[in-house]
Amino acid sequence: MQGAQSRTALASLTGLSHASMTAIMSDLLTQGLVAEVTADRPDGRTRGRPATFVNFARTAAHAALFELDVNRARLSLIDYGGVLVDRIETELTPGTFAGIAPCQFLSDRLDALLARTPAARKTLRRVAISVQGILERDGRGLRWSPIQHLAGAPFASELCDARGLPVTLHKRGRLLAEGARWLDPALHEASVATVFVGSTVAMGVTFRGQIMGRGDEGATEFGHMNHVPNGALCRCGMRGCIEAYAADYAVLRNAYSVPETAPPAPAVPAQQYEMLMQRAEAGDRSATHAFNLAGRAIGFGLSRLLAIYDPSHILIVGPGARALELMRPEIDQAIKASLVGSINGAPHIIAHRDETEPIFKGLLMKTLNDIDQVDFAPLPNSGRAG
Amino acid sequence: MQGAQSRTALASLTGLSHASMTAIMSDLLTQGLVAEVTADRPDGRTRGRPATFVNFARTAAHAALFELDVNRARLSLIDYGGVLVDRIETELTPGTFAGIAPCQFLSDRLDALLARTPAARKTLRRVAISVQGILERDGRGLRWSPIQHLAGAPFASELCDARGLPVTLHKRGRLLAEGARWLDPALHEASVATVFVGSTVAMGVTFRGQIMGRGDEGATEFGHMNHVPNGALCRCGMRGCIEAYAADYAVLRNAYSVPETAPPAPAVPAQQYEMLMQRAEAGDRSATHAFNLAGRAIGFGLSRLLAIYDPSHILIVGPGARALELMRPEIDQAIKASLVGSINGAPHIIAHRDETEPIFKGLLMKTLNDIDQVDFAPLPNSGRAG
DNA sequence: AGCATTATTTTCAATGCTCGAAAAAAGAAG
DNA sequence: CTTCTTTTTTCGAGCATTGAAAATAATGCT
Repeated sequence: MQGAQSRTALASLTGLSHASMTAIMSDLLTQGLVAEVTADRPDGRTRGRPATFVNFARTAAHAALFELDVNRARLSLIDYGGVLVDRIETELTPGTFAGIAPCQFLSDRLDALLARTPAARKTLRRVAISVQGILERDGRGLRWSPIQHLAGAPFASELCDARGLPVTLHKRGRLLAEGARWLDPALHEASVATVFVGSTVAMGVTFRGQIMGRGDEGATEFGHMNHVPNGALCRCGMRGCIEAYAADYAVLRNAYSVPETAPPAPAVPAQQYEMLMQRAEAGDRSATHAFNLAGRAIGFGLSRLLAIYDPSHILIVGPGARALELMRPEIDQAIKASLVGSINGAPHIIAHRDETEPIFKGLLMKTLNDIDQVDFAPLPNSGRAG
Repeated sequence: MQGAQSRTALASLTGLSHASMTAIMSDLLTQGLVAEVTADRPDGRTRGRPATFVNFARTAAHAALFELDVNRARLSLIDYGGVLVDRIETELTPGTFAGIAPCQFLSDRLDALLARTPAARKTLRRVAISVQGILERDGRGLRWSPIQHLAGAPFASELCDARGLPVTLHKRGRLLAEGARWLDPALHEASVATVFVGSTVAMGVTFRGQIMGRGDEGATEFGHMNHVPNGALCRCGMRGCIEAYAADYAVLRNAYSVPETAPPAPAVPAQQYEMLMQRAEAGDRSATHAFNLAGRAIGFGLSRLLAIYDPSHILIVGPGARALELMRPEIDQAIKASLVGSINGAPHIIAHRDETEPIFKGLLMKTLNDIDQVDFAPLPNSGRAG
């Protein structure tokens, strides 16, 4: 569902009858969850009774969305209509969470945000946090994360207790999958593997438009799937992970012939990675070699993925998406060398450079859905289905 | 659901009220789909009104189930109660389907079966076939199969046309998953990967007790997941597949130091495989080496699987299940070397030697379900849920 | 202005599934 | 023969949903 819709449109969209739609909307109107929009339609008038559009009542609820990245924290305030109200960004360094407890850090940001929009304080319903790493099974914290000093303390439940609000952790890979569905209508009902290539390598998957599981499922540890036994040293401490060949630090390491057992660089500046791509595009041997190795790792990873799960589309996002063409020959070759790839053919591989958009969209849609499903639970079905 | 149940038991099992259960059962009784069972209860009488048990009416429908294997074809006649009525077995050789078209072969078996139970002819509702290989997307035939000369012709739809019955193909790996759920109640709601190790290597997966997808999905091509790029020659024609290290022919090849690029043996006698295991258990170097290679291939395959999908249980079935202890050190080591394996811990790995039982059970339950869902479609919910 | 046309929205009675409570049924225990 | 216990059925009510008809609110034409 997108924006304001007439009752008739909603009826045909949901498959319900007009009668039901009237009843449901009347319910939701009295509960203040939706509002009639009397916006003047800019398009030429048509015959017939004009439609009255309804939309989610923006002030019915608010949510705070954190996106925690290796080098940046972004906090967004959104309303029940899915509109971005305000946003705060903070730089992160590897030492940030050594100096301040994650819970405190998040709580401070939240106060700063609410100070700028005091009206949202009353209707703030939940806090959702996008993180990288492996979640605790109970969702209260992280077992491991590439963000230094973030794993360990159950900061989600601490923040929950401190603020009296539901706080949920969301694995970035899963949000990628969720967001990809919403950003491209063609992917909404498809089986899509969305791969992030950048400072890490992550993947979220959808299956016929559905995301499996509740917690961090739907995300995979694709980046830490083994590529070569006992191979290159990965940021996670294991050896031979795909990430250890395809993440930015790995390409850098290989381009400069640093031994693959050397510890990964904590962070690679965007310009440096960009420069490597340009050198590779210009034909520089060591750079192309590094991207070939990256493509080979991703290619064999995808070929192994295909043996288990056969998506119709593969979406590459993140800084590495720009290097897709550099890696594509190796990717294609690896897929072609597998039974499924050679029989079913390779899936469509699409590059979409910006990864923040799908992550934010995914976090937003997931959180709005949680508000509908959990906070407004015993109500007739609202659900932003589509 | 298992066997005859009282209405009260069904009510609490399904969560419906007694009133609804009475109504539903009365519907199903008049439609002849269930029958009241007046069997004398062998257990000691208790106080209160005695329960009247209801069960599926066995004569309401019949189904013919084919299990096509590399060296054997088995045809079973089952009734709506899930009871095995009759069974015919036929040896297969690599040349069988060169001599007779698959459709004709199946039709002949079916005639032989129905000749012995003519009463079933009228109530025969569908034919279900368990196959190995990769199905056509439309489910009419196979794109590729380890069973010689089976791929190519759309024999499922040919048989459907010839007999005027719905004929469905089911990938063996998927049935393994379905069957494993039903055979062990502990696995019924779990996430299970069921791995067949024998003449091939196959895998079916369930996710929280659900099997994904409609057609051949839920099955994987685990056996043809790449293990080593450009590695050992597999029966599928590709190189480096897990199967090319872990199937019986691969262990044989490695135990006798045949080059791994040598063409796979078309079939390995059970005794020969058994003898290899005994030699390995006795400490024979070349035999243990071969099983180590097999364990390593399966172990890295599982470790790569874990990066995408994290089952609570892994079930090993088939002839290779007996060799699990020979392979387990390498399997454990490979899993321990992966991030997910080391953080979440290795899943429970269980060996269950007989694979025909879960395959048959899976085929049976799936087919009964199809009869409920498709043939008896516009009825109130029957569904053998549980 | 008045009437026909058109599309949206609401009203209304009916359907179908479900439930809780009460009643009926069928035997065991005393 | 009565009391007790458990299963099963009956009954009336609740609820979401529906199709058809009515009401509504505009435009287009004479």
